[in-house]
Amino acid sequence: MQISSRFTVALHIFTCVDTFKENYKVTSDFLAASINTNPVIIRKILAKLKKAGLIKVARGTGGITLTRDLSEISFFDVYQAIEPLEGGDLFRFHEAPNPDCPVGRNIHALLDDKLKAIQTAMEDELKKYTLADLRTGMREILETEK
Amino acid sequence: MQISSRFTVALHIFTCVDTFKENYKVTSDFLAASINTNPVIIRKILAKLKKAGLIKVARGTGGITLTRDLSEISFFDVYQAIEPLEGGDLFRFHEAPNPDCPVGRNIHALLDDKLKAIQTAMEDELKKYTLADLRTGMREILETEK
DNA sequence: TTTTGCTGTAATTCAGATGATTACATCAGA
DNA sequence: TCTGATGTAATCATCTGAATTACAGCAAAA
Repeated sequence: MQISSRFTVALHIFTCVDTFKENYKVTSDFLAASINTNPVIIRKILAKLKKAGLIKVARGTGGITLTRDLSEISFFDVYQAIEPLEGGDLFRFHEAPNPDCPVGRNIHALLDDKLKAIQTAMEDELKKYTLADLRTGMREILETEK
Repeated sequence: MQISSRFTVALHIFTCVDTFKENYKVTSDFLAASINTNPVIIRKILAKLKKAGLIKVARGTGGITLTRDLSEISFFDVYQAIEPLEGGDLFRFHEAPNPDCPVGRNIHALLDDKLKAIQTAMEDELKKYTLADLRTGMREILETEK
């Protein structure tokens, strides 16, 4: 199964905030227009980012501010804020292997550490990128676009 | 979103086949009992593994045989056989970013390579494990169980 | 103080995926 | 020809993702 587009939407949001915060009032409607989705979807994602302590949202007046430096927020932070994995496990395990079968009662002992290693490899790569990379990357792109 | 339990079920199947093929007739009913699910679920997964060329299934009489050596089938091979990712992308992207927005029309250029790198990190780790690891691992566990 | 524009959130809807199950046609060997 | 398998269609319940409507609450400007 694919990872929900909420993650790329969140990265899109951060890029917009950084790119436009000087010249525009970045509201959920503004973001919804750039991302081409519904403002409520945006607000729900903003609520998760807020709950994770990555941003603050100004009630009433509108506007989004980060709580840390761009370089202090990694893709992994965003991913964790957005995707609440059940038990923190990327791989879903079949619920009830048969304990009366030698393989069934030991399949977790056999697989758990390997699945975890695979998940960790992905998460470690997620930690390599930060929102600062989004800023510099987008600025480069916009520069060459002129 | 979590990765479907079909993947761990498939690994469970391979472990059972290797562990029991000498002393039992390993049918979809047999496997369903060990995994504690429905035989039809098993057959559907077997069909995918067969289509991917990893196994052969004896019609009528029953029985599963691998087409290659255990060490020649990696977790990644199994994963690819089981999980048909749309376009091969682990991360789903929001469908229609606004091309009239500077960020919207460049968000793919900004993110695609990074998302791909993260996916590749996970896939490379999947390639590190093979069914041979399952054999040796399970044999060790069963040895200490005595 | 009232208006305006925004956020927060509940409720609904629709589509698609997952997993379980029944039913049955088909096949191969005893 | 029986028996025990696989192959597969069809159905169902449940869950999740994404979109949408509706409205209460808040803060600042008029």
